[in-house]
Amino acid sequence: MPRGNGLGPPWWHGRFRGCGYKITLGREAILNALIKADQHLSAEDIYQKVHTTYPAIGLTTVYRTLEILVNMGLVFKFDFGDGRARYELVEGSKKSHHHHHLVCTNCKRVIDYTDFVDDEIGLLKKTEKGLSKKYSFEITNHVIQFYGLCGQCKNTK
Amino acid sequence: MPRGNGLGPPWWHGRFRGCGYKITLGREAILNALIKADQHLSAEDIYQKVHTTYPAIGLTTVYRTLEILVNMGLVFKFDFGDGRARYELVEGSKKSHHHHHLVCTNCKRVIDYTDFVDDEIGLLKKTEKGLSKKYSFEITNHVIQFYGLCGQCKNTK
DNA sequence: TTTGTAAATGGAAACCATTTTCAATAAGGA
DNA sequence: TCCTTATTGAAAATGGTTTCCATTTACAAA
Ligand SMILES: [Mn+2]
Ligand SMILES: [Mn+2]
Ligand SMILES: [Zn+2]
Ligand SMILES: [Zn+2]
Repeated sequence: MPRGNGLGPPWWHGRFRGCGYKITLGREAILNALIKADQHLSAEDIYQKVHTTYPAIGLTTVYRTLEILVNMGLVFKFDFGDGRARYELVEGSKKSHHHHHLVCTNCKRVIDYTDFVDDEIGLLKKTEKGLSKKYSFEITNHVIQFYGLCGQCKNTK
Repeated sequence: MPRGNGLGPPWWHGRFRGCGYKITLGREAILNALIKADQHLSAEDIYQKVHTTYPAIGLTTVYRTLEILVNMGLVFKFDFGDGRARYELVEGSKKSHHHHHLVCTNCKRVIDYTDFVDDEIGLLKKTEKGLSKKYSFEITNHVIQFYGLCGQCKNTK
């Protein structure tokens, strides 16, 4: 559950300053857009949303801020294969939990799912251990995505 | 094991014609580049290779042919996060088996691995069944990739 | 073999998400 | 309030991929 429900300063200010970054209106607005979002936003999506309440924002700043957030580990960056990156607040920053994605190759819809995630985590742990030993490869991240047709697109075909 | 070891026409000619495509020198050269390759090639990589034996080739044709091959299911298209797509002959077209990838985020090296693939397949089957039922999502493809530091880059840090 | 026709081709231009450049601005410690 | 330096936005650059279009080619039919 996020703190800062209208009372003190937003929960991420401390972490932001701790990394030596300044708090600016643009960054504030971008974070809020990500916090309010219930979907996976592109840089352009975020730019549009922020632009309505803070017209001075530049797309460049959106890209730069997102890069910082990704490097700080506050935001995930995804590639769903449509040529533009998508951004999503990391679990713990929101109500969300660890999840993976179903991507419809037809309508580009993306479904979050948490089913079987425990099983997946178990396998991943085991795999990571084995692979890091065999290839002395240090795994820091993983991607699991399913591609196919969503219910609606399946029926339309 | 691929057929056509110097005797009849290449194994993929039939499938190609079956889809209504014509056999051309360019397509022949591109397929051969993929067959001979032991790594994951970008469009530019393929263009360079083909260009040495068939200078008339155009990069455009490489892209067009790759798209056909991907749609026909003869070639996989991957995104390892470095801004350019990589292509790899599908299992069965070569000696290769079903495998997944370890991607070094530092040197961009990609390691094929088959370890734990059986376990993974088991989980995937289960997951696919559950997800297709719950979300009526028809899964046609999946991506499992691990990101991190390869042995060499780990030591250099 | 010759011919007809649609498919295929290459080069140049367009596309488009993202990055770089740079002069102006603003955050925040002193 | 003042100073320093990070941050910013606009415009230009970048670079992989796609589109355009006039020319060439594969190959089936004659
Ligand atoms: Mn998600
Ligand atoms: Mn591979
Ligand atoms: Zn769909
Ligand atoms: Zn490496």
